[in-house]
This record gives sequence, C-alpha cells and structure tokens, in this order.
Amino acid sequence: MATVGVCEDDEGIRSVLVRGLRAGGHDVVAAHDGAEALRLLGTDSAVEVVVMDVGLPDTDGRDVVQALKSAGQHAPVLFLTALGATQDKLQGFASGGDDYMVKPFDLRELLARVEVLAARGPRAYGPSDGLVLDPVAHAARTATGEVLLTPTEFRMLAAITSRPGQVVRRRTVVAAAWPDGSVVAENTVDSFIRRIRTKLDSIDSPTGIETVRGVGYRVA
Amino acid sequence: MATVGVCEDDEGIRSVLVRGLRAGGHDVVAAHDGAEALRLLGTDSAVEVVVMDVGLPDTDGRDVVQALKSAGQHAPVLFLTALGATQDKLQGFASGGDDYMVKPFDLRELLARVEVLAARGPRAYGPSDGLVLDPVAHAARTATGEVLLTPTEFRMLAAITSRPGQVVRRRTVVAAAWPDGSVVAENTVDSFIRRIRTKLDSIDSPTGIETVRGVGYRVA
DNA sequence: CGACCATAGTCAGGTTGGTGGCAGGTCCGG
DNA sequence: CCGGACCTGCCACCAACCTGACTATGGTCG
Repeated sequence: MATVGVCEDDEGIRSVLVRGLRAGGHDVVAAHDGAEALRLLGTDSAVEVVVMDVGLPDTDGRDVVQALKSAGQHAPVLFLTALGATQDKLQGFASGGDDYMVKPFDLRELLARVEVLAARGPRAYGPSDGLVLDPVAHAARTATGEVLLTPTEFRMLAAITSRPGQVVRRRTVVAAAWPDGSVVAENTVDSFIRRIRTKLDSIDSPTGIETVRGVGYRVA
Repeated sequence: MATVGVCEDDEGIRSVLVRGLRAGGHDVVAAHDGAEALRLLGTDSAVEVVVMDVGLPDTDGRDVVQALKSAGQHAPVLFLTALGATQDKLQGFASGGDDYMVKPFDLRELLARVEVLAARGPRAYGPSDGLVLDPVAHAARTATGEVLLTPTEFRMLAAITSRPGQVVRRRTVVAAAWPDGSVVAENTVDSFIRRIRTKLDSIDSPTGIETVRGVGYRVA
C-alpha cells in the first residue's frame, strides 16, 4: 500500500508498470515525460516512491530527478533504463537514484524493490505540523494520538492532506479514493468523510477536515 | 564513511570486497561464515550496512540475516549471490533484504549501492521485539517460553518478524515461505498463521501476529 | 516391512469488518 | 422560506479472514 509515481514515455511499458503496481496494491500517478512528471510529482507529498525512465523524449530522467529533489520531492527513486553499462548505473546513483533496473525487467522483482524502497522511505508525510500520515502502518498521527485507517479512508485523507490549506475538489477526492474509476453514490463520500472525522475526533486531533460548501474539503 | 559488515566464504571475493570497500573509504568487519557473522555483527551497533553472501558453507545467508534481525541488528542488507533467478531474488527481499546483486558483480556498482543503503540509515523500526528466532533450532523464544516451529512455519514467522512494526504483505510472506515459487491455495497461508499463533499462545507470548485486513500481517 | 507420527496442504463453514448506500435530519445561501 | 448541499445514524452485502477437521506424503522406528 504505497503511492508510486511513474515516469515512462513508452506506452506499452508504462501500461505494464501501472497495471502491475496497481495489481500489487499500490496507488499510481503516471506521467509520460519529464515536464508532466515535474508537474504531477513535484509537490505531491503523498508520493512515496518514484519509478523513473532514464531515456525520456524531452529530457534525461536523471535531470528530472534532480529537478524533483530541488522541488522538495524526497521520495526514493528507482531508475529504469535500457542502458546496462556500469557507467550508466553509476550516473544513475550519482544523480540521486536509490535503485537501478535494466530493461527488460521482471515485474515481480520490480514490485519487490519498490516495496523495499517504500518501506525504507520516510515513514510519515503530510503537513509537518499537526496531522501526519504513516503509509506503512496505515495510520494517521497527531501530537495527541494515533488511529488506524482502512485503505479507502487512507487514500481519501491522503488526497486531502496532500494539499494542505488548499481546497480539494470533491471529484478529486473521489478519483483518489476510487482509482479504478468505479462510480459510487455521491453520498458515499460523505459517509467516509464522517468516518474519518470520527476517527480523528477520537484522538482529539487538533486539525480536522473543513467543508467548503459547493467545492470540496480541506485541512488547515 | 560508513562501517560495513561483510559475510562471504570465498577467499578471493571476500578479499576483493574488503579491499574495495576500504578503498571506498569505509570501515569493514569481515566474516567468513554464518557463525562468525553472528558473533561479529550481531550486536555491533556501529555496523551500518551488511553485505551477505547467500551461499555459505555452514548455513544459508538468509537464515543468518534473520538471526541478525532477531539479535537486534537492523542495518540494511545487500545480498550477494550466484543465484540470479527471479525466485531467488524475491526470496532474498522477503527474508529482509534491501538489495540483491548477482555474481559476478561490478565493484563500483556494489560500492554505489552500499553507499545508498548507508545514506538511508537503519530502518525506523518499532520497539524491539521480545520475540527471538533461533534459526538453528527452528525455535521461537520469548521471555515466557520457547516453542519449536516446523520449517515452513519458521520461514513464515521470520519474514514477518524481520520487519517489526511494519506491515508485511501477504505476497511477501508467500515468497518467503515457499521459496521455490510453488503455488499454494490462498487459504494455506491462513492455516499456517493460525498454527503459528496457536504455538505462540501456548507459551503466552506477549507479542502476537496482528492482521491488517487487505494488506498483510505484522508484529507489534 | 508395517505402524506410527510429524508436516504439509486443502476444504467447508462460520465470523468479521470494510464498504457502499439509504432515509431522514440539519445547515446554509438566496 | 425554499432548495440544495451536506451530515448523521444505521443497515446489508461481500470479500477477507479464521477455525477445525481432513487427507496425503514422507520419514522413522520397532
């Protein structure tokens, strides 16, 4: 259960990655070039691991990673590439990579490596003060306590806390909580919001979910 | 830079490793078999990375790693082996490994990987166990008693306890318990979990296996 | 060789907890 | 005061999980 950012230009490989990671129980944010990767992954604090192709059409994946780092994205990076020379690998590690796999890769091995990176990365993320999410324990933590969240609750809360202070639209929340595009009744969202609020209340969390009528939700 | 623990029986390879790591600016503690590794690395809190050969003369390197974890040595592990099949790698990761390299290896790449592992530091684990595994006797020991485990039970429990406080996915548990990749019924996992729980209960073990629905298992 | 036993794997049935949705109440804006 | 958006309490379903029992297999020992 982790959120994985993928950047890969090849349609087929990207599809395999996305499908494989989803089948492995992970949430996936996919980009097809460096610019999109920066936009999607740059400030998303929910991303726990980045899988980055080195050979992108618009730029070098290693440059993208360095840009990501300077944008504040500190999630561990797994480089994926057709280049198997030691020199290429060394460059990968030197530009901030944490692992390196050569295509063609075995999907199961990639999954295992991604999971190790996810387990190893920062154990908590979110607005540093107040509410913190722990993807490994599936928990939300505050200064006053900790509660366990179910998978759906966790995805939902993660979507809202990933943009602290900013209003997250209802449809965005739905897309995050139900990534497979399944349609759920509008009301179901309310139910889950309520459950999360109840859980946060149970530990006297100082930060709560605020409703912005007609738009969505946000956390202070 | 860092203190690296090495366990490798082959004279030549061990020499290359030790010399290479020293040249890279690291301190090295070297062992030539599992027993020595346990003695030298077991309680050495200065060790930041372990490089472990899987094919040791006296025992399996994966068992040694599990014994090390039980002894409280939670430094990241890089497995080094001649076995390159995906199934071997998966088992390596499931046994608590953080990286996996196949011989013959490029020394510069190994150095780069060791440095990445060292930079990440020890995993943030939960409070130390109370539950100790003995790979020789295939036993689980706590303050309150000791039980003997069957081989399969032991591999399974070892996979879960190697990452205390973290949720270990069902798939990972399967990879560890059935190293040859044989397919077993989903239900079989439940059965073994139950047997292990019963055995731990029989000695009033304070630490038990907790179910995280839809994800896997973990020990507190 | 035959009896016994430990281990492994499977199955059927029961239980639990996450999920989604309904019905009705409440609040807010116009 | 009206309508829509949201909240609340509650229930039904189903997948995941637990439980206890059963069969098969291979090893051990008299």
